[in-house]
Amino acid sequence: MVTGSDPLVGDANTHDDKSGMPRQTRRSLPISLLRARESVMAKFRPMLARHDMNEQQWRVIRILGESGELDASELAERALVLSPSLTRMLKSLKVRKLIALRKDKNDGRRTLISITPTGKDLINEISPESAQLYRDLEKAFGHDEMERLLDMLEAVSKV
Amino acid sequence: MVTGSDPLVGDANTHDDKSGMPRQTRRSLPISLLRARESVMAKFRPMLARHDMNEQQWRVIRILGESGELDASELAERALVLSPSLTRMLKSLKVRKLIALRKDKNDGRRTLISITPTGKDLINEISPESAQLYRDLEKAFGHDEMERLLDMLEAVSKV
DNA sequence: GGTATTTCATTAACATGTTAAATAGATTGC
DNA sequence: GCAATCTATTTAACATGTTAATGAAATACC
Repeated sequence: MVTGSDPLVGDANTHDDKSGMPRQTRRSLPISLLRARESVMAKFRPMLARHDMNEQQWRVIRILGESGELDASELAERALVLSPSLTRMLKSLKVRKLIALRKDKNDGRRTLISITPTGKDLINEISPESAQLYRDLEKAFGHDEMERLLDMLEAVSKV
Repeated sequence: MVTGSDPLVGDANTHDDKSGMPRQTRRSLPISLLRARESVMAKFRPMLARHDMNEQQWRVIRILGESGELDASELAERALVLSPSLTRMLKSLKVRKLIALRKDKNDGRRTLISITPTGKDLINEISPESAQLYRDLEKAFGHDEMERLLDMLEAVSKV
C-alpha cells in the first residue's frame, strides 16, 4: 500500500512550466488521477478483502449484476480489465461459483458470462458496506463537488 | 489496452441510488478515476514505449530527477509504487545505468537512490515529447478546466 | 465453395500490484 | 551492554497489467 499524503514537500525546484523540463509530478494529470484513486481505494480495499474480493473482481461481478450476460470482450471493456487478465479471473470466479460460462451457439468464438445466484448473494452482502463507505466519502468531499468531479472525469475520458 | 469510450451504453437498469444496490459503475468515483486514467495514459504509453519505458519507470525516474537522491521508502511513496515493486524495478533500472544505488552510511538499513547522467539524458529526451502530448491534452480539455480538475483531485486525495 | 482476412478468446512471457514473512540494522528500556 | 522492539528493505507467493503470438471460428471476396 501507498500511504500517500505527505503534507510538506519542500521540493528543491518549483520552477514554472518552461519548455523542456517535465511538469512537476504534483501537477501531472496521470499522477494526480493515480494518487486520488489510491486514496479512495484505500478506504474500500479492507472491506472487499473481508469478502475475499479484490478491486478487479468486484468490478467484474458488479458489471455482470448490472448488465446480465455479456461476452468476454464486452465485459473486459466495461470492467476496465484486459482480456488476458479477465481470462484468468474467470477461472477463479467460476471455481467460487460466482459466475457461469457458456459458449455462444451462434458464434463459437464467444464465451458468454453471467452471474450466479451465489454471485448475486455476494453483491447483496457487499453493497450496503460499499454504499456506506461511499456516503462517508461523499459527505467528506461534498455531494455537489463529487458530481462535478465525476462530470469532469467523464469529460477527460472522452478527450 | 482498454479501448474505452463506448458512446452509447443502453444499460438495462438505470435506477436511482436506492438503499442496497451498488452505485451504477458509470458514476462510481474509483471506476471513473480509473477510466480517466486509462484514457489519458493511452496517449502517453506509445511514446514511453518507444523509449523502452513503462509508466512506473517514468514516474520513478522523474521523481529522482526532480528531487535528487532519495531513500527507497521516500521514492516509493512519491512515485506511487509499492516497495516490493520498487525493489524489482531498481534492479533493471540499474542494469540500464539510469540510476545509481548506495548504502546510507549513517543508517545501514537504507538504500539511497539517485539518477545518473544517462538517466538525465533520457529525461531530456522524453520530456519534450511528453510536454507536447500534455499541451495537446490541455488544449482539448481546456487549461482552466484542467487546473480545476487537478485541484479537485488533490482535494480527494486528502479526504 | 474455397481461400484470405478478420475477429474472439486464450496462452505465453515478463512486469508490476499486493499482502505476508523474513532479514538485518537501528532504537529503546532496563 | 543486552534483550526486546521497531524500522527499512528485500524476498516470496500469487494476482493482475501488458504486449505478442497462437488457435479457432466467422466473414469477405472472388
